[in-house]
Amino acid sequence: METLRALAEPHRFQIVDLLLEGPRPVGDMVTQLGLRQPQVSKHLRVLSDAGLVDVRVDAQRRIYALRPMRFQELEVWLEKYRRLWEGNFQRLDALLDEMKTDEKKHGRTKR
Amino acid sequence: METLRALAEPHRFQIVDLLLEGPRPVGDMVTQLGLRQPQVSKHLRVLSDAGLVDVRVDAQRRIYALRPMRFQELEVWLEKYRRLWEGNFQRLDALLDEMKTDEKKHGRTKR
DNA sequence: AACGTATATGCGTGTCAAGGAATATTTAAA
DNA sequence: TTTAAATATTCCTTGACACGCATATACGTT
Repeated sequence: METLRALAEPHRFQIVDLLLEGPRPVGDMVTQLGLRQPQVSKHLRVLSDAGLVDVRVDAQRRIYALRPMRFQELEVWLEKYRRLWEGNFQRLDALLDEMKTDEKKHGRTKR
Repeated sequence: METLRALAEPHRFQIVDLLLEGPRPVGDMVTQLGLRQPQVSKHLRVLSDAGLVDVRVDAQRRIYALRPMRFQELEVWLEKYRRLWEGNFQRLDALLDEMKTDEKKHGRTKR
């Protein structure tokens, strides 16, 4: 998922977390994050290509803001994993275990 | 977040999605994904180091299974972003806009 | 003990992407 | 129309890492 690749970079992760507080021009992020301007612009480019942010032009400044969709998609994907901690999972573990020991004890028990 | 870095790699993403169907030995994944065994082992190492999976030894085989915690953490993080699509957000956008035009029109309106 | 099976690890290589510095681009202001 | 401010882009270098191949390790079987 391209979303993950974009978010995996620590600085981009920071940028996104910053933008959660609201839309911001590039310069703001530069000072807040202590990065160099070109680097921030590049990261924003990646985030933009990944559909995580969009830009609004305001004179010389570009105001970047988060775009919900990709985050929403991420949550949808993650929902599949919720059953991991909502019990009744990993029961298959024991199941596979039985199948294996069965084979060992009586050889090919199935079919 | 290390979790994201681990998941960002496409093959590891596939592996995790495979493990969602239940714990599996390495060989299974090798055939299912069409990757070479050493590569799968390496990816599993990364996933393991990231806390996303754990191993259970079964004779020569190693049964890998998903570990809930990191996914849970990911969801907690993602929850902060839910307000993005649950309305009443990006209102700050307009707010900043006003501040800016205010300054232009009358200069320093605040304080 | 020897061999086979399943998995892990080490090493060399190529690729890709992040950082740095310089420069281009855009728009406002004088 | 020159200058300044804000941001984007280009080129270069370097480090990380995914892959392939070979090999090591662990365990079971004969």
